[in-house]
Amino acid sequence: MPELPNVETLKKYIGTTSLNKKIINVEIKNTKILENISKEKIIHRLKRNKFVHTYRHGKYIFIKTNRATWLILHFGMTGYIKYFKNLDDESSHTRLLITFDNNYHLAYYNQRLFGKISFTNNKEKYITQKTLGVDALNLDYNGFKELMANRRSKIKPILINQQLISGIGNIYADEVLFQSGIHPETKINNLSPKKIKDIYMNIKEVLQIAIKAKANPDNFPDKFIIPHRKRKGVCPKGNEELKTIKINGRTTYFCPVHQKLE
DNA sequence: CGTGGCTCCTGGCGGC
DNA sequence: TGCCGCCAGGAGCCAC
Repeated sequence: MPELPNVETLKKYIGTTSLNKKIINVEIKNTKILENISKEKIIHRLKRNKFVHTYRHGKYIFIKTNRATWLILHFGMTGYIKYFKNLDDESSHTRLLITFDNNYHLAYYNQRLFGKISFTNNKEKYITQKTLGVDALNLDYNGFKELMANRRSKIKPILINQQLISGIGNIYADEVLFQSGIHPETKINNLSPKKIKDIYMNIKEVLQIAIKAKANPDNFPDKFIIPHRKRKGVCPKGNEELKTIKINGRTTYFCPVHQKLE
């Protein structure tokens, strides 16, 4: 699930549901998702406090408490968030369950346990220690050109490298390259300045459109490849069947007609 | 630096 | 139907 548009949607969801409410209970249902913090400490730092602000960097959500510390949520492949009243709505994949004084709950689900829950007093320091690159929405054109300079790797692994640009994952990288008409295995040093600019513009456009659609592919424009990114999927610009290849172990969908390797 | 393999997990689905 | 292997929107680590 969670690449930048999904995470941004979850961030806004937390912002509209869970701020400025007293936390009366905190349950950690699986300690595997905890990163460098004990169950007891998380409970201690949250209970009887409130969330006051949300922030996102790449695929991470930071939730500030009234004690000026930040709860950090990372989602891995299968994480998401839900705010609800009836505990019957809770799933077996709940890893963190927060209860507010209005008796509503905020649950962090994560089926595959690849996500992480953490805490920090200093989010900038956390971002630095994780060596995360600039958030994709804050990336400027000159910065992007610098990232592309003197590189010889295939374009796709660079787009999903969180150390360089934070927020783009396997799915949205495919979308950006499809919109740019570029084969995902194209070597960066073979890309013209015009193509570099196309990629940059499409990063912005794809992410912004996806955020407006609340990261729900059902709401995506017809020209997007993401809704077709499945077995036997066809190119939205024509009707040719999409191809899949593995790039650094990640399944990559592309159109063999509109994304030719030059 | 770039690439590829392995690992952490759980669960759904295609294929036989 | 039953079972098995493969695959999944992430990412760290290691070897070459």
